[in-house]
Amino acid sequence: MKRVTIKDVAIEAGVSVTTVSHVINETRYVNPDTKLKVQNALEKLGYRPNSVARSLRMGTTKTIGLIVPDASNLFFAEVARKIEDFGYQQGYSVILGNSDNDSDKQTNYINTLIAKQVDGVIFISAGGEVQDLQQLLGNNIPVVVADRDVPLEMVDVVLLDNEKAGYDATHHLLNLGHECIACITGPNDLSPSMLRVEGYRRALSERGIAFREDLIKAGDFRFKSGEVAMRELLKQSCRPTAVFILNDMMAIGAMTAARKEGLSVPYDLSVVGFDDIEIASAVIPALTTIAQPFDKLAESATSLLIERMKGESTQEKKRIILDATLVVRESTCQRGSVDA
Amino acid sequence: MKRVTIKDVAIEAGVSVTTVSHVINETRYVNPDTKLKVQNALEKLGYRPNSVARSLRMGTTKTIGLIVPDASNLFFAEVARKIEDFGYQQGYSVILGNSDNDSDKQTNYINTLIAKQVDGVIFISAGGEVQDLQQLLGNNIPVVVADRDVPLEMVDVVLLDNEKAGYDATHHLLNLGHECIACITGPNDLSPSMLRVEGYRRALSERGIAFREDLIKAGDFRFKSGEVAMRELLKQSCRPTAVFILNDMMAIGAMTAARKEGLSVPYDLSVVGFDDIEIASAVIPALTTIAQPFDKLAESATSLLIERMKGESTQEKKRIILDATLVVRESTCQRGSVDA
DNA sequence: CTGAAAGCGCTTACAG
DNA sequence: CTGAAAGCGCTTACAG
Repeated sequence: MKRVTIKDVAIEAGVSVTTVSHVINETRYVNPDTKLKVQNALEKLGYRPNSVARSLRMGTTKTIGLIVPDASNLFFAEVARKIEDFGYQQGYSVILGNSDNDSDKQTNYINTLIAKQVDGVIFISAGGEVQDLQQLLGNNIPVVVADRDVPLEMVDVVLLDNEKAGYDATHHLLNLGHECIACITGPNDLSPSMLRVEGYRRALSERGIAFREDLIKAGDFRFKSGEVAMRELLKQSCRPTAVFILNDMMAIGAMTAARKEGLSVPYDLSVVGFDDIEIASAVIPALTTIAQPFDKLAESATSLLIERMKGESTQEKKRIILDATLVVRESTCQRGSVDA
Repeated sequence: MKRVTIKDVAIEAGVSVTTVSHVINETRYVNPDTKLKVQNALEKLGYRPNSVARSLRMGTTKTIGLIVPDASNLFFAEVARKIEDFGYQQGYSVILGNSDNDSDKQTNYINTLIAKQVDGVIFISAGGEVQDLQQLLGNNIPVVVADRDVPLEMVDVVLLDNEKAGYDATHHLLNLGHECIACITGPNDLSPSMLRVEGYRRALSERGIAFREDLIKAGDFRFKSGEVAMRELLKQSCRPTAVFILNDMMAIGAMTAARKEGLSVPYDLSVVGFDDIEIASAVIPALTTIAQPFDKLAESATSLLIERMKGESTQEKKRIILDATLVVRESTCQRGSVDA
């Protein structure tokens, strides 16, 4: 059972491969009778195009590479899924790679993507390594960096306004009368984490509240680390009355820890999360959080990349900064409120 | 800045492309001096292999297609991620497609995968459609069906023993003295859901407990639907004292609903979930659940597929059935127990 | 020990 | 209105 090629179709239809190609792609006028013959042959033989051959010839694969740190993290899963969606709508397939926050693995993936001649790459950094991006750029492969900034000028980026989001979250807590506000961060080398903390500091300093190192604990964006960090915070002599946590998974972990210590959220402890993953609204108490515009992030990144791949856009690089929005639910309340 | 090809390297090194190809792939002996010249040229020009050309020539793309219903569902995200992992270890890239439980989209993806000449496909069905698989098979592309069974004989499958898992979950509840046990299912046309319910029925009937239609509610595996289903169940005249819920997300939703109704889990209501996603152990009370062997599922599917792609295995199709294990935590207790 | 050449399955500039 | 042929970048059977 050999593959049927355009040549087989040509023979069957009694025309040239040129003509077959043109009727398949509707790329030049073909006499209706001839066309019909070709279509019948196509049908009869069950012809299937071979994109590999097409790609080799055309120099384009209609494929984009997507590198994420870990697609089993709900945030990235959601983003990856949307990117896949938008790409699909535009006729692109996506090759997915999990870098596992491991820069060797990331380098490997990039090399594979270059070898496979992807038309473009959407890149969520595993941190540090900029050479990988330069490899891509050096091979004329457009790149859009999403979510995590990289120290590289000549690349398009789509980011959240993390500083502002951190400020907003903290501001909300300050407005509720809290003064001793802790913060559970992500890994310190990631730009989103750093910037959210900067926003937190700005909000505090605006109110003349001193920044306290002992109220900051770093997690790794996973559930467990939120639990652990919270437990440590609750050991402090001066217990915080509120905590800003840089993603929802850790926030849920932190709420669990608080409850285990006999604290009631929000009455003893107000909690603000980050991301607004589906479960945030469902947990008890429903989580006050900063909603990330997943869709917009994915869509902006994808359409920006597609623009670049088409070579339509100008030379200068774009920085798209998206806004997050505070969603107030039940996990925060006025300091000193009492359970009804 | 033109791409550098094997030909450029050959000229630079003063040898034939044949030789260059052989040193790159280490596929025949080359005189050390010649080899060195080639390696230097490779280095100097910054040669990068072009897999597309290689694929066309070799008839293999080192790429596998993965179709999942929805990669933003934590279960599939986890499985997809592991498959990607194992594939990577074996030198395969994965093209990911979300079928969205939409059979048209699924068909589209399959067509793309065929056109892109993937070496194999791992397929988690969006339900119903078998023609898609036949297309694949008809094009000599090996397929492994995972998680959800399909009504097709001649294909490899890797499944969970869902009937037994359903039985075990229910049996656990029966042993705790429960008799009025509800069940929140997934969509009725999915084999895992159906089979788990069958196990549930078998356990009941073994104890001589009649199956009651009104204790069964269908959800869609999402958080929200668990909440809704639970609310409905609690309206029943005879309230269930226990409920078996076919995935953890719905179980968490159901616990939320129960708590909103003023019920305490597990004292008023025992809950058993399914999947054992990370958050199951973290929720309060920690969820008793059926742990799926994600890793094994992904690994079995991937290695079975790789076997097939290598043409190593025999003609006869394999059915791999994996065991799930009950993990008892805090959401279930003896019927009639009272909070300490 | 090495090379010339065919061929994988397409698209497309050129010619008529 | 249509076709012959080159060429995309590789691998490899064949020959020496």
